[in-house]
Amino acid sequence: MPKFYVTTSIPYVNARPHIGHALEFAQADVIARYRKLEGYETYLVTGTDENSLKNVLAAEKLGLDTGSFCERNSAAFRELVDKIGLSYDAFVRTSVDAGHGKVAEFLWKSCSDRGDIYKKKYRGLYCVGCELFYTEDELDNGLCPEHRSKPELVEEENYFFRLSRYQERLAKLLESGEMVITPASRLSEILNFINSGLSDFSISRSVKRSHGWGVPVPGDTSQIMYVWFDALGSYLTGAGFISNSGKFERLWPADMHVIGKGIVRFHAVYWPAMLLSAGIALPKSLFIHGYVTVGGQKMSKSIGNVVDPVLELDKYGADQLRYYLIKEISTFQDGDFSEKALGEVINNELVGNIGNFVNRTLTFIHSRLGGVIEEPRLEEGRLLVLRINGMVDDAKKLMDLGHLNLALLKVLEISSAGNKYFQENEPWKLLKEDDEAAREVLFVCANICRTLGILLNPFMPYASERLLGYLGEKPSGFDGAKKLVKKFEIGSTEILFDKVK
RNA sequence: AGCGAGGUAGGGUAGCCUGGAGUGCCCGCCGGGCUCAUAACCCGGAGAUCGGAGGUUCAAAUCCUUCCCUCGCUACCA
Repeated sequence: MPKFYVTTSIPYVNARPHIGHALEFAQADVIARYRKLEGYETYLVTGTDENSLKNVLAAEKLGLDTGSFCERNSAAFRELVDKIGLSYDAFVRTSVDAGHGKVAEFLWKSCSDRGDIYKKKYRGLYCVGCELFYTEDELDNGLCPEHRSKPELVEEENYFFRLSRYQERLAKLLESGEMVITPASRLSEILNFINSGLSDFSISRSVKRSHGWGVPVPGDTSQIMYVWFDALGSYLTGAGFISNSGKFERLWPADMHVIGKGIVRFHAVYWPAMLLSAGIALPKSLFIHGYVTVGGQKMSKSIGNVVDPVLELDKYGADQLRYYLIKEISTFQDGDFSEKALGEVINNELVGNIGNFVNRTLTFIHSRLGGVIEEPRLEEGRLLVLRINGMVDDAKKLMDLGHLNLALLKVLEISSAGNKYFQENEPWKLLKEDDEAAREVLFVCANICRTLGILLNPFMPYASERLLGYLGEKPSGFDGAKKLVKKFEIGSTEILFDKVK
């Protein structure tokens, strides 16, 4: 059985999850569930990035110790992934997972042994209030944007990674497709960046500046690892690196990292360079999504338009929110979220189109045909079946290309075709004159319901399970959705989606 | 400033790579039909100089040039 190891990025826990995190979880999960249906042994890793100075500062503000602050906020992310139905196999918490520090340490040592880590004096503009370094661009008239104070020029020794050494190899492996970047537009972006020249980057902070929070640099008690070796290493930790070599052998390299557009550089440049240095195989692909705007604006605390996905999940349901995020937001571009649009999509597409087709088909068979439908002689229905099968092929192709939104649109098209067929053939009338003809219509519709149940499985796993359960069927690969099942026994059923008032 | 992404009917989106009648989808609007179904569904219709201007071509939303507008990133944002 081929394997498919996919990761989400691990979010910082210095704030609560927002709807954008939900988008990434939904996308990663749809991909994982699809691969699983297609026969892959899938493994999905998510988690939280907790070893950052921001967390220390945020905790201090709230008068908490950093550990409990991380605990609390990590729990909020775990609540989100659980409620949205993310089918994760491991949830890595970088500040508490016993094996994680060892992974980061091993990665560091491997790069160090290769001669890619060195100590250098670092000079920067440091704001004492923020306890952060700023670049000149980030300053407002030379002042800290937060504290309106003049930052001091601070000099400190840090460890650096020799990224410059990997410029050519990185360009080559991205150009050759050894590491695939989807969508391709991001590839040119990254190649431009690489070809404009790579500088070595800082990979540690003094214990003092990091408040002692994080993974210590091996062999130097005065330094703490900065985010890179720590957070990116979580992809190795989740796969059992060091802690479970059998599992790691099986899972690594990662087949896909699902990430947002803001962290492409770190995943397409820093990360592969670190792995090249450490002699570890590279991930096979990056899947890069856009961001969610709310009411047409970027989410921000100052605007006060940050959407809490857990509230939406509680109010509307996991399938519903997943459907909205996948279909309404273009997979590789930015898209907008609004509760109004969510309600409209639920009523018009889930209730009105898919739910209605399933419901009218199943209740008709149950109440008018005694709940049993068997394969009749197929006349015109055969043509529709062929057309639907073509759409299944289309959906599969779109899934393989990563166009999740278009694939879901295709599924909706199948449901529409079913509704249209039902309406045009008027089985409620046929039943009075030609029982056999009515049965043909319902037989085809029941099979379309099964097709929908399978195709919807990655997107809306809960509704899919219920629908397939009504039909006495199980999820399968997309090709299996083209099969005609000869006989269905339909009992009493309930509606799949509730209308939003 | 550099790099990137977008600009397709009132709104949203697909199509663009691999040119072939503005082709499709969702919402909204207008009209009709139907009644199996969560008063839903089905059909029909109005509505677009495919951001502007050039160019290549028998043919351009699609390729090229240029300009305008919006957004993102520019070294720890999902």
